[in-house]
Amino acid sequence: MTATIRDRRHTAQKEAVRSALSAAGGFVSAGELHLRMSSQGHGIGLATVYRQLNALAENGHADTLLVPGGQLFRACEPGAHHHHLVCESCGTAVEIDPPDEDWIAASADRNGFTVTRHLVEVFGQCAECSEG
Amino acid sequence: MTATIRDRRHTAQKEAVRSALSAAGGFVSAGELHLRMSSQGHGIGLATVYRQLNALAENGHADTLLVPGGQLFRACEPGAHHHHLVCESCGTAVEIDPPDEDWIAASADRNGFTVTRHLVEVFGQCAECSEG
DNA sequence: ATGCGTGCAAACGATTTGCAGAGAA
DNA sequence: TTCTCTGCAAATCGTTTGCACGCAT
Repeated sequence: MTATIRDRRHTAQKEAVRSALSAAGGFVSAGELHLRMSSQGHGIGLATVYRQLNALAENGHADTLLVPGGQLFRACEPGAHHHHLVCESCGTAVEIDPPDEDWIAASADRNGFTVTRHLVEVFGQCAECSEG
Repeated sequence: MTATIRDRRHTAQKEAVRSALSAAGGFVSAGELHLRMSSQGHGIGLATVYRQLNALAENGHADTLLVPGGQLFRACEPGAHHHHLVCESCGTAVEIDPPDEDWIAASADRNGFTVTRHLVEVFGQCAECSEG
């Protein structure tokens, strides 16, 4: 039984998570976000961070990325297309232009697939991290 | 201390895992592979399945896909490019033609990124699953 | 007053690892 | 013989959930 948040009530924690996620700038894990919030005085529970993060992801206000070791979250605009350039060193993520969606559709057609979603992630080092 | 397999010794279990993975055809979880092997009489340990699967992935003989719920493995040729069309119903995966790699390089350049790897996964329903 | 969201701790499920024994080289 | 791989069980680790209480509505 998934105990998802119904998102009917406005709470301090919800705002705190939302703003902390935006402030993070890139992809962060739930645990790390909780850590940052805690060290800034917010006495929020880890479970609540998870619940709010999942709620944000469901509502389209955050997108997620699965990596070995867990799930990462990042603030985003609802409806945004999830194509990123992710820095493996600092976690910064940059939205990139829509790729050749026609190519995807064509490949799917050719194989008799009906596409429901697609994901493109490009990993590397951002300008700052590749210096020095 | 990661206790990775050094892959110096030829064992029955190694062969068993390799062939079971090939036989699976699509992406399978370690647990499911272990289950299939067990029900076919192979008395192999789950830990060994994990160890061999990870070894295969490291050597490039298997590629992996992270999904909510765990990691999936699939047999592949070393050096293969990891672009798939994955059926969300039956797990079948089809290799798709290389995408517009130039587009990726261009986007990266534009943002000052150095690309180390990229990942493209397209999810949907395969022909069989979308019928009836 | 009503009942949703929170916090804590316990529960979970996937994956990893310590250790002693089996088997390949 | 020597040293790697296996198997089992226990340990990890990220994440989810049960429950009682506080607070938004």
